[in-house]
Amino acid sequence: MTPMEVTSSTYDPQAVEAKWQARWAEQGTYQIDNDDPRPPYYVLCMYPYPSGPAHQGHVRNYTFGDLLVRYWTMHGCGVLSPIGFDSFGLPAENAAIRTGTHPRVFTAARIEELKASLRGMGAVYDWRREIRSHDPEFMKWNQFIFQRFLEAGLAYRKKAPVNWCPGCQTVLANEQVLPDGTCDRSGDLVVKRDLEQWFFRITAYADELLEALDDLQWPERVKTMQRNWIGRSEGAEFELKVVGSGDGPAARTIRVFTTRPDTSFGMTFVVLAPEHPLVAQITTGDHQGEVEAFVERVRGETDIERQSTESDLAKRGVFTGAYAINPFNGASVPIYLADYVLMTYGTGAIMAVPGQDQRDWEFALAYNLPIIRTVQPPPDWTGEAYTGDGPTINSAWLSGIPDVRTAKIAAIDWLEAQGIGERKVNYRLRDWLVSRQRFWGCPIPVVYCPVHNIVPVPESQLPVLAPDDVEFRPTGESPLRYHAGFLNTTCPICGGPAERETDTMDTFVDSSWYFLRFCDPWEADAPVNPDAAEHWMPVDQYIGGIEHAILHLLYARFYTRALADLGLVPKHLREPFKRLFTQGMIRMGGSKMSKSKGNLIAPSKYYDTVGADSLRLFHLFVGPPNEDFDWTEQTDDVIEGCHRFLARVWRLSSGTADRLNIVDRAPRPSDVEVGKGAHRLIDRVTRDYQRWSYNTAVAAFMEFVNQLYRYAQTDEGARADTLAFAVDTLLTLMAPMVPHITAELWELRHGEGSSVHDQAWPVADPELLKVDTETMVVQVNGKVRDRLTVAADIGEDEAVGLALESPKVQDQLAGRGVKRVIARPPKLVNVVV
RNA sequence: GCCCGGGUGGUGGAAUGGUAGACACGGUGGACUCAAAAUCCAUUGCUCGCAAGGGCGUGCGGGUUCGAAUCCCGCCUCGGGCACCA
Repeated sequence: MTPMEVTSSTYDPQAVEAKWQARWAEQGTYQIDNDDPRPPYYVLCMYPYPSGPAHQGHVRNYTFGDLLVRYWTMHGCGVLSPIGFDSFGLPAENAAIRTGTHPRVFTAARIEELKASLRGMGAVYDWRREIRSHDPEFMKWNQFIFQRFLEAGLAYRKKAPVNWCPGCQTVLANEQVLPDGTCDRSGDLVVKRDLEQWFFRITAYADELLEALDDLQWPERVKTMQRNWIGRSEGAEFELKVVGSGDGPAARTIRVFTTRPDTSFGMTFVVLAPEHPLVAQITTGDHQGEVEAFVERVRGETDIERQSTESDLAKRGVFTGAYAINPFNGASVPIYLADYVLMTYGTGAIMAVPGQDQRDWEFALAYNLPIIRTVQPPPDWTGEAYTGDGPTINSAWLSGIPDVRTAKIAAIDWLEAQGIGERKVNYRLRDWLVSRQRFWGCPIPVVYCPVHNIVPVPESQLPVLAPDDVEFRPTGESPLRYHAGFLNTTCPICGGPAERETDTMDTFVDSSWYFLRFCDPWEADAPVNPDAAEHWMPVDQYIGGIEHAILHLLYARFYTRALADLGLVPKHLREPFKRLFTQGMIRMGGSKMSKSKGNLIAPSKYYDTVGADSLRLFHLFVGPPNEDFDWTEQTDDVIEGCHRFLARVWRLSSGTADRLNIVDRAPRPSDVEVGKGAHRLIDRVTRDYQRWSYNTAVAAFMEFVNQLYRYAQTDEGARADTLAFAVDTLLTLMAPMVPHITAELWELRHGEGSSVHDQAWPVADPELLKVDTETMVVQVNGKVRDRLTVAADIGEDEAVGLALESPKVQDQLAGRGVKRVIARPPKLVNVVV
């Protein structure tokens, strides 16, 4: 069949898109079974929080995902393409407080809206595998995993400060606290409250999580952010005796952590965190009042006040009256307290070396303490503390070592030999606080028995579900707290009266393993079917926003390792996401497009006019997918342009374009050229797909279509078979990007039952990629002076000869001798004079 | 302060040491039309010139190279991450 014989009305995106969306859904085209014989490929977009209809960020994200599902299917893979909804979270609960609607009802409505707009963009999924975080089945396994963590010591409970917003009367997640320490909703200053909280011991995996980053095919930017977050620092920990606290084992000692043990001879004071347990014991009588007042004041400060660099250093510390002995030189140094020393990092105590640390320098100036340099600064040094490399000085036996690295090793060796210290690695990473004082989350499945303390709810009683008859009030505590029927229970061990935990888990817990459940969401006996995980995991391509670079992506890596170590997924599965792609944000008026900012542009507007394919094409064409995009007044024009292009493809492929001159004949040079053009297109576009350069692939399609129009509208005309091949190649290559229009045109050209999405990805014939002639650039001293058309296999001598004969080159050479000629045939000759 | 990215026409962006500005949007001129829309064609970095043809151009200043948007050094600037972490 040639395009000439196809008749079709004009491009009607709504009709075409409705038809194919219905067909993919009815035929389950992209459902996949776990025993599918094709090579497995797992494509996953971060499952969305259901906030209502999709916004442009979703469209962009799910366009990339859908494109890959279709692309890998055409490469002969059995592609797993699941989707679900991150359906727990604060907005649904706030809506409940506002309107009285149950979060489940509210959420269900939002999910339906989001589903409809995802279907409307033509994204295909195995909907049988859909997971929603609030599904009782998913909650059951979520709670099951919590209890395995509890058994393994990976979940534990301790008192910790949480973020409390006085305006909202509620506890906030860290993510909801803005960098300036205010609530992202009310703008109130967030304060700390001490509460008993559940934690996951992610720090047990700190080292592994850090080291394994090196081998991941992730954006460097994301890896760097995770490295910063984990924050490994190497150094030494050692003890200092407190002066006057006796000798031998009875002596009080202070342990300090330092990354610069080589500078220990320069220690002129010691600083403890105000919360340090030794404070009360070492403070001398004459300083007691001052110290107690200081500790009391710091306790009342918010984190923001405490970590502010603005405030006056002279008010941030206090002398305890006590002294410690520097083990390196036996010197007595005063012990201070300062609010900037944190009990949560290292040992909560530091040795201060003002000569090599700027903050210590400033503190020393404020309190009139001595400064000793132990590293020789360069001769031109004019700064204060010197943190660079150099030879050790003023350090007795450690003096004269030429560099810091060697000096550190010598210092640590000495500490270890003395038995008072050792090499030590510290991390900035803290354990993951998972308790949330919220209703719309997964309940933490434990009860508190006066006799047996913390008792896990038996597996047979899982999932622990929240009751529906609760009252939503802005009290800052979960409504579960006031529901006697839920709160009061019996101890699973002794049967005596007990109370349930009323906190729920952070919603990041749900997203830490949902991708494992997708492998076999029907598994009834375990959270994850190990065989299915073996088959599909790790995710071959994960796609999502850069905003999840740290939290979600770090938690998911921790979970995968923990589940592997607990035997719940295959032992060797350490990393969940083999390749990660982080798409850029869509901004409008300088800020991220989001519902809360009220600057959403709904995709449905475009579905109803230019169609989903045009909108998808726009998102692919507008720029590199990893870069941010600014949505402006001009954006609609670009979307319109994408639609014009698709309409042009329609008219060409359906044979309805004006002035088409299609003939039957033996191939002529113009036909051969178009045939080669199709092969060059295959080559170029395939490479673009592989390097995520969709904007240049779309440009290649546009160029090719322009070429085909010129070819088919001349008097010489287009050879029917050649044009048919060119158009079919074009439709095949475009299919992953614009699935509806290509499917429709393919069916129009090849008859009912033939699908472009079932075609194998075309392969370019290397013979046909060769060209006969090239444009050779002739430069004089690196400046372009002429362009010559030469044979592609031109030799160096001939190329140089042609270049020197060029009149334009001759003009430039006038009177000047040629010093040298660089020839890179057939592309370039550079004449140096 | 430390660590990552960026900076190219009026606009979005191409160009992985070798023709700067592909492709598109917008603009200008034209064809078709009673007219408009749609469609099609031409043109469009800046600048000097009637033209032919020059000159200048990838944030700024240096360097490496026959040749630099691309590599190196030093700045400026925008965006992001971490930030009293010892």
